[in-house]
Amino acid sequence: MQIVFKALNDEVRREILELLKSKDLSAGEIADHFNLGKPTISHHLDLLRQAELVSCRKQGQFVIYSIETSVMDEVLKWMMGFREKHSKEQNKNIKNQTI
Amino acid sequence: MQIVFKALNDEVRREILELLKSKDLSAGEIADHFNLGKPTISHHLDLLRQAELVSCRKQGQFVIYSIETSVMDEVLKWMMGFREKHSKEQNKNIKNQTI
DNA sequence: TAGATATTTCGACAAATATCGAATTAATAT
DNA sequence: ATATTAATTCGATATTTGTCGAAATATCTA
Repeated sequence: MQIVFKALNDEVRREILELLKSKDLSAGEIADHFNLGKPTISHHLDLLRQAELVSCRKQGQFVIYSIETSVMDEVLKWMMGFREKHSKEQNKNIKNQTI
Repeated sequence: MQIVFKALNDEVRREILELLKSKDLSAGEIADHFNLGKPTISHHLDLLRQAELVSCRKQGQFVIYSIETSVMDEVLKWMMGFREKHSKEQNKNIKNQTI
């Protein structure tokens, strides 16, 4: 859990996840979306991979990254746990919705 | 969003939220659950308050903290956004559940 | 008013983090 | 083979973060 929140605690990494939501991308393609050095992006990708928020496969000289959503489900479950006990007048929007 | 993830990116702060899930607590009561100085806990509570994950009210000499769940809903929504496009064989557990 | 209790603010410091450029590894192409 | 392209690893650095003890603030009580 710690490692997931750590991975999510950075605007660049969250934006990388948004990019990968649409389609898989190579490390270089991801780097092109930011004004940051490639080593920096590589490091961010490493953290995302450690958290298992992304996976990667080698395709020739490229490394293709994909988003992985199962870990997010864990976080979702954890967060939903807070909306059980203490819900008074809140949860009007999400409760009783099917996701 | 940044400030919320920042607040959640700490085991102590997440544990504080767990404590407050059951019932409202004073700053001192919260501090008693940890092997940390009161200034440290006060600082953690400040970050949680900045993220609006908790609120507090003064009751005499005490400061009582409550959990606030509406911000979590925002994060929940953000996270659920990732489970739309890219869902292949994943989301077996949560999808089609009512929360 | 004086003293006790609850909490926060302040100043300092060690550890963690994001970033960079240079060097390295791996694959492709000429 | 050699040069080129893609990506990572390495070493360094500035910033952020968690922690502490001491001091300050606020409230209660005798």
